[in-house]
Amino acid sequence: MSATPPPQPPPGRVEDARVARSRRAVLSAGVDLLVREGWSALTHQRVAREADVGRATVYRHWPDPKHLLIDVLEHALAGEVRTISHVGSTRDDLVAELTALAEAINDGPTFDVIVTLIERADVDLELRRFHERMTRLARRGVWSVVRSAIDRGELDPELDEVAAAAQTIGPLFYRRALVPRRIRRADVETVVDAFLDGHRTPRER
Amino acid sequence: MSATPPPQPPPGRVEDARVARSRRAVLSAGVDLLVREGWSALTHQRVAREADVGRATVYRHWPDPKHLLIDVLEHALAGEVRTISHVGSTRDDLVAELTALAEAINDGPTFDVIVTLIERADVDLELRRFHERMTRLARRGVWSVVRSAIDRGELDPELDEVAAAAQTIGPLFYRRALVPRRIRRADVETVVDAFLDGHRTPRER
DNA sequence: GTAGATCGAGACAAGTTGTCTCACATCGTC
DNA sequence: GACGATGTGAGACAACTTGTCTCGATCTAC
Repeated sequence: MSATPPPQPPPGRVEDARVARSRRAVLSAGVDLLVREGWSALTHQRVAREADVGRATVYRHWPDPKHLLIDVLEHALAGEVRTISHVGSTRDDLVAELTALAEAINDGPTFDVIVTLIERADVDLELRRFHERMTRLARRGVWSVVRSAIDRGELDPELDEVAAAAQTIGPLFYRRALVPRRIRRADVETVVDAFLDGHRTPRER
Repeated sequence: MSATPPPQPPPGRVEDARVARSRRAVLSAGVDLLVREGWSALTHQRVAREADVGRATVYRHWPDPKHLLIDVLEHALAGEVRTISHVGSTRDDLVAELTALAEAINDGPTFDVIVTLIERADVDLELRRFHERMTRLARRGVWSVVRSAIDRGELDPELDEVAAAAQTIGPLFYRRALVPRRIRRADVETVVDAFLDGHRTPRER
């Protein structure tokens, strides 16, 4: 999980309680800063002050600012990944998936993480890989519902994973990022209904 | 257009040619930097070096880093705003609108500007207003086509401007920002067809 | 041609970054 | 509970950045 080798928990031993405490304090403070001021505020100095931790300590654990950023982003996402159970109709399952996603985007630090990754992905290769890993994960839930629906003959078999995500997650993300406004339940339902109507199986175009 | 009062072109007189040259050099260099390294590279120092201009000159024209950023963003968008003529079917007009948008997002600095605005909008009020102004402008083209279609009875009158934009621009933006991949012509057509199929008038839901 | 403005270069203080060292507190183990 | 080992905070330090100023040289508009 950690992106920095230096203070690696020694192979066979338990992590020192002091190390754990410092890391936790720094990462939590980092997430707060990320949400309040954006990724550019994640300097060793700011984070150390915010976490009430020595500046040298932050440098010890994360000699490289980029890996500090990456670890903060990962920490911000920890616990935000939920698994949605699919039991109802295609519509209900899709609404459930997208509602969970919308809630994460509305309230937690998830949106700030995504935006940071988009902004830095074009500049840094390592962040780009992280970015792709995250969004692939986000697509998975939607795709499993859509694939089932395709298998059952409810949806156009031409649909691929990216297209399905683009037309469901895309509109929700647009609302949060470009309007910008919180995503409401009605927005999710509108998106799902339009998506399902737009991709019914026996297309008579 | 300029966001900085200090070196304002004197009310009744022409702008000094030296001033115009400096501003042009700095803003062009700024756009290059923005595309290559992101908004955080837009410091007075970096921009001055890049533009081959004295550091004091940059401070003279833009005492505040934020207004330097805003002017660079505006300069990056100058000339990117095109007006699309609507003459064909709803589908053709929508495809034309979204193709123009996709091209801007694919190639120019437009995408970097948008991403910068999204990232900073949550932090700075002035950039947030700029952001909203820009995206409202981007919605206009799509909405004029959709509104006409609604008036002609082709599309669901329940559609509003934000929903229409979310379900057309949203998926395209998703592809560029979250996949991330260039937007192809086929992507635009898929989005338009799904959108039109998903919002036909006499809905029998 | 000239008065007035902009320019680049550089000085300067204040702050930041990255690296060290050292005294001290805390840890896991015996 | 005492021990050696290790992480911690404070601070010193050089190199760099930021923001402000002043200066002489150059260019512009009239």
